Amino acid sequence: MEIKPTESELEILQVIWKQGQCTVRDVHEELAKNKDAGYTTTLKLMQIMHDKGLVERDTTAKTHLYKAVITREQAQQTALDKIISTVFKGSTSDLVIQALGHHRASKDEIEAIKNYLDQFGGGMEG
Amino acid sequence: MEIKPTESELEILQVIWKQGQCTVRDVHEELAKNKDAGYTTTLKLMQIMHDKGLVERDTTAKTHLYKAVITREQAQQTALDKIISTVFKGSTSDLVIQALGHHRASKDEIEAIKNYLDQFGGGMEG
DNA sequence: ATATTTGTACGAAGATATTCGTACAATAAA
DNA sequence: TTTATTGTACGAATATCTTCGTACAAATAT
Repeated sequence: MEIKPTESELEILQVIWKQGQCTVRDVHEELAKNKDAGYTTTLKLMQIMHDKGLVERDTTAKTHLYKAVITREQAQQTALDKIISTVFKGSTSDLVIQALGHHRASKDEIEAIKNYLDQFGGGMEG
Repeated sequence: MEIKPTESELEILQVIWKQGQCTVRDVHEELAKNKDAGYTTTLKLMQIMHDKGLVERDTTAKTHLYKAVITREQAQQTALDKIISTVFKGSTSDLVIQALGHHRASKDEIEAIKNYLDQFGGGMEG
């Protein structure tokens, strides 16, 4: 079955994805920049994530090292699947258009997307 | 502050958005097609949604009529904002590319998106 | 008129997620 | 060696979400 990270778990995964491998303290310091929760809160969450199989850890040394088991891409996909079905009536293009409309991608980003689209769609006027 | 509908609230909102105006029974019957929860569960949820200001209701008649206060577009936006920041590192184009890559939009959808992009991006080589 | 159905209100149990305190081991500093 | 620091484990309090039972009013059917 699909493992769906919670809100807090996702915050933690972000840090791990960015740094590759983390101690609880690494994660905690990073989170502390934006919110303030106690150290043991982060610890507990990461232990729970381990129980759930979201992260694995190396317990050789006293200070454990955590790695993500699910990739960012998997989490992205899960998140997309969910909102496409819950708020976008199953329509991917609705999502894309809404995303582009409100988040004003930069010109470069738009170019990147166009190039990407050309892979399947083929040039429209050439 | 932003009101963020929960999972179950979203299921209910979907029905209301589709039908425009609903009784609790309307919503319940619709939900019953996919899951089985008791009628009072749906009722309670809708009452809570009313407390939160997610829906408004006409209590003139015995059977109340519910309408959505937040639009589907607002919910879409909230959902997008959240996942873009939590799993897409703030990158809209990452989201778009991931969405298109895995959900294989149809040719028409791709055309629609390209046309849409042309609005801002302008021709890339003109 | 009485019984059944259909509806709202709402307390409370159950499930899940979040937060923290405390206990205790190992390392580092005095 | 004693004290302070840094770490894990884990129980338990909160908070939030979900589900349901029961009470009771209004409408409908018998």
